Amino acid sequence: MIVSKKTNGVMGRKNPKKWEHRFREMGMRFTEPRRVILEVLGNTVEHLSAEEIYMRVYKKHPNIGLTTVYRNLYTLERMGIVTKFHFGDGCHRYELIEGHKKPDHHHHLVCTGCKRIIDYDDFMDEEIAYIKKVEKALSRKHSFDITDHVIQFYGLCKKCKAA
Amino acid sequence: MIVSKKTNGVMGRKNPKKWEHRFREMGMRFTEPRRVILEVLGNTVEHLSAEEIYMRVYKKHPNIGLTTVYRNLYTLERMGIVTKFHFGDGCHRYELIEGHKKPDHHHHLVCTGCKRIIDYDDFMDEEIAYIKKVEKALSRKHSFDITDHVIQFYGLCKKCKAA
DNA sequence: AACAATAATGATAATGATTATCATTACCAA
DNA sequence: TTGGTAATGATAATCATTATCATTATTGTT
Ligand SMILES: [Mn+2]
Ligand SMILES: [Mn+2]
Ligand SMILES: [Zn+2]
Ligand SMILES: [Zn+2]
Repeated sequence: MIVSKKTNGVMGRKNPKKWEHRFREMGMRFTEPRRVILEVLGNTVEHLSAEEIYMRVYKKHPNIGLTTVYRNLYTLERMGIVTKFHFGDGCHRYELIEGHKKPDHHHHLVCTGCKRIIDYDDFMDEEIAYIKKVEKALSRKHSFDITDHVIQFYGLCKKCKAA
Repeated sequence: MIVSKKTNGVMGRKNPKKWEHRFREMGMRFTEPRRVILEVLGNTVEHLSAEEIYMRVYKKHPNIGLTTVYRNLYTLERMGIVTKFHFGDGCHRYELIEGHKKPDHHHHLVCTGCKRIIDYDDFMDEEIAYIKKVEKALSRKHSFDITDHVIQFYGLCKKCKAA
């Protein structure tokens, strides 16, 4: 089963019924577990771990297994529908790339106290410009094909500062 | 055992004999395992995992245990001597903050093919300027105390592109 | 020097997240 | 229908990292 990355676009966004098409067009099936996992991811602003996704799935579909959640998160990742992050607590966290509840491309602010994660996409103009520049320079200098980046700021949120 | 972060400076750099002082001044002992771990970290440009560090330590000091390596990496991290990274393969990787073999403050270029990691510190001036700016804005907007950041570019290196 | 206090170690077992196996089920195409 | 394959779910296995705990090493003090 080979999955080509990035057939993205506006498709899928605000139109979850069309997820099905994404799967079908690559000869994959749009199963119940997949529908439900995407539903969970589409209805939160949080950055959930596999376990957390599983727990939410479990509430309405106790028959769906944790293994299936892991397996499909990996599938969704390869399809370019979901991204996986690591914020320094012991697990990976997943996020819909084109979710109604999320800014389209964004970076993260991570509280090392309460582990809360804030999406931000203001400053994006400068950021994008700057990143493009560095990417280009790095690509040339090291003959690297840059496809992605991670930018995270760590610190203490208001509450954690006080406490 | 409480360790305050950041007593950094030029100290220690190019002067490994002074690591001892760093420990002593906080009532800690500069033990053989610590000396050896720092030696390993000081003699490489790589970003080693705990296991890899342990293996190098093992060659000359087979009596030093993996547990001790983990424990001391944690200690060194809290002392601000070492930083821990996560590059997407399944483990944490460590790096001396003030190593002879490293640019002082730098960011990373990660090949998702061969997992090789390239340090870069050209563009650092711009990058720092940019980061300061974003940090300030984010700090204000979200009342966040930003203490650290992670900037990583992912892609394929020359070799992995070809293959 | 002998001693008590405690820092640090190392062997081992335990944990927690993720992955591999494999028999079973669901779906599609002929 | 029926055969072939995709996908699932229960279970066991892996791998990195931590927790325990008895032992050893170091330091400051009589
Ligand atoms: Mn996010
Ligand atoms: Mn580095
Ligand atoms: Zn917080
Ligand atoms: Zn490579």
